[in-house]
Parts: sequence; C-alpha cells; structure tokens
Amino acid sequence: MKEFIDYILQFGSLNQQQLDLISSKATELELRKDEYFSEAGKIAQQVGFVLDGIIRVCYYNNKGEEITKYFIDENNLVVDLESFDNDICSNAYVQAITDCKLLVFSKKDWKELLETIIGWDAIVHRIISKALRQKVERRSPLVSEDATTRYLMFLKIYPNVINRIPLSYVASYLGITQSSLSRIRKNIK
Amino acid sequence: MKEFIDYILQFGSLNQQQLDLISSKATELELRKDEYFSEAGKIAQQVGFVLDGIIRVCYYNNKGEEITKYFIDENNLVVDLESFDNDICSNAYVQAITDCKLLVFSKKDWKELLETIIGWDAIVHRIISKALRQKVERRSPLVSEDATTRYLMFLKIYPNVINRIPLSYVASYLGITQSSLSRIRKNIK
DNA sequence: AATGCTTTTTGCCAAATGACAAATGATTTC
DNA sequence: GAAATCATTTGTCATTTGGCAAAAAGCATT
Repeated sequence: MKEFIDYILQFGSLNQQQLDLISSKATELELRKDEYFSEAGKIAQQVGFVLDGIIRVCYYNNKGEEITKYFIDENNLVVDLESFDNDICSNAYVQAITDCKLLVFSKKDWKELLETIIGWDAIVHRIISKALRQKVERRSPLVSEDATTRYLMFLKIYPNVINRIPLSYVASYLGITQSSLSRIRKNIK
Repeated sequence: MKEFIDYILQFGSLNQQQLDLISSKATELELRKDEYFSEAGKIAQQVGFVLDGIIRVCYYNNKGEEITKYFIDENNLVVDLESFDNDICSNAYVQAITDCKLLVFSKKDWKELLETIIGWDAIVHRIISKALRQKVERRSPLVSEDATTRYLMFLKIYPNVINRIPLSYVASYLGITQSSLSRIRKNIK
C-alpha cells in the first residue's frame, strides 16, 4: 500500500484522512501468468496498480496479428481507460505476463472517491495525462527507426522487463519478427 | 472565429458572455509556408487554432534525420504543450507547411482565461486529453505495419492532407524513405 | 516559351527484414 | 529423470526497403 500512496503523492498532496479513505477502498488481487485483467469485448470494471509483476496491453490487427501496445511494470496504474470511462466494450486485452500482485479499485468505489475527495480528480488527471504522454513518447518514435535501434530504445525504456517476459512479446511490441529480434540480440552482445 | 467556438462547444458548454471573453483575447496570425509557429530551443509562448492550412511538428533524431511527429490541419489546436505548460525549452519545431491562418492566444491571456472562466479548464483538459489519445492512436500502430499499410493508414487519418504537402514530409511521418513511398503510390493507383 | 528551382519518379544494387522450417535449449509435468 | 511442452536460435531463401544518383515532371518567374 505504501507504494501506491507514494505514487499518488508524486502528483499532488492529500491529507492522511483522504489517504486512508482511498486505502480503505483498495483490495488486493493476484493474477497468474497469462490471466487477463480485462478483455476485449468486455467493459473494464476496475482500476489497478501494479505492486509486482508485468502486464501487457495487446490487440489483434486486421491481419490477425497480435500486437503488444505497451507494457506496465511495477508501480504503475493499469486501466483500460477508454472502456472504463465511457462504459464501452474494449478492443484490447490487458494480460498478466508474469504472476502479478495488484491493488484494485472497483468502478463504483473509484467514482465515489472522485466525487468525495477534493483534489483527487486533479491528481488522477495528472496521472492519466502523464501516462498518455508516455505512450506517445515511447512507441511512436519507433516508427522512424530500424529494428536494432528499436530494440535498444526498448531496453532503455523498460530496463527491468527484458529478462522476465517472452521474446515474442517484445517483438510484437517493436513491430519486428521474433527471429529478427533473436538475431539482433546476438549481434549486440 | 465561429469555427473556434464550435470547436470548443464540442467539449463542454459556456454561456455567451464567456465565449465573448474568450473571443476577445484571440488575435489572427498568418504564417507563410515554411515559417515556424514555435521552435526547438525556445519556450512556446502561444496557443493556436488552425483556421486554414496545415502545420507539422517535427524534430531531429540522433542520426540527424528529420522526423515528422504529426500533422495538424484545419479546426485543431496547435500548441507545444510540454514547453508551454512547463516553461521549458522545446525540442520540436512547429512549422507551417502551407500558408496558414491561425487564431492565437498569448500565454498570459490563456492563463487568465483559465483562472477566470469557470469550467474552461475542464474543457481544455478534455481537448488536450483527446489530442493526446489521438496521437497514440494514430502513429503508434504504424510500428507494426509494412510501408504500404502505413501509407493507407495515413490516407484514412489525414484525408485532406496528401495533395497539399510535399511527399517527403509524409515519408518522414511514416518512417519510410521518399522513394519507397513514391514506388508504393505507383503500385496502389 | 525559356530558365531555374523544387518535387517526384525511376534505375540499380545492397542491406535489412520476413517467412518458414528445423534444431536447439529451457521448463514443466508426471 | 524422461517425456512433453514451450521458447529461442539458426538456416535458407524471398521480399521489402534503403541508399544513391540521375532523369523526369511540376511550378514559378521572367
């Protein structure tokens, strides 16, 4: 829980009472490797915070290829925002790719907190904005780079991820094939 | 001006008095093809709204290649947000790539409006969030696609742009060379 | 219409990446 | 610890894309 409080307080201040109220709504959730946090075709019902483990968000393009949009590792929020906010079906899978431990908030509790705690929605706004900006900054620049550079950029952005997840997921994030990535790694070492 | 009011009102409601106040702070700005709206190394000082013309945002990667991050066409906001909000030097050029007509707000006026008009900051929040989401949705998916598909995706996203700007800018947006793009176009027709 | 300037297309070849299959290595299960 | 399963590496070849330079096309100015 401390991790989550520290995380929040990076984006604004809240008093102890407010923090306690937020804490009281959080429950722990464990996900096994390969389990889904939320799924395409369903409406996202919860907000999570990754205490331990790695999550990925992926979808299938119109050629049926599985594309990993991004990874979420420890001390980050995980929520399928478009679906959660607008109560619409998601088109993405949010999947644990290692065993994970999360804090979760139900949609009901989350909305109540937003209405109850003064300043909380401003903090959430900042958190979401930063997450969106990160998404732009992280994957878009890959478009202009060759496969080797993409891999090196990945290593910089997710330094704690590479040894914990299958190579194929990294390849599908970078937009290259698994065998290309394998060869690239051989050349770098 | 009407265009801008209509744009705003998509994101929330304001009364006539509030709209008038906003309008009173806007000035018109014309940019000739190739002129900059804001530049790398400087601090963004204004928010713009494109009435006519096309703008692009670009930067140079560490190989010195010019990369177009995105285009902004009519009836969209243009602002180097990171720089504008945090008063830090930008690393991107915001450039008119056709002759442009803009509405602009000075930073001072923009901030005053945010403090004065109830609900305006919520609207701005929504506008910015949508713009960020668009950026994620538009360029990131290109990573997973081959050059032809990238070009087709570009045509869908910016249907009014292709015939008005140099091919080289499109190529630098799609992460392919100009000659490849030229060949791809030949094959599609 | 001739001139210069910019943009786009094309040709040629090299390099990078993909597709597919097989081999190797790692991990889990019984 | 043998078998089965899954992940990674490697081989071979085809395809795509890049690099570079020249030609062609388009545009503006005179």
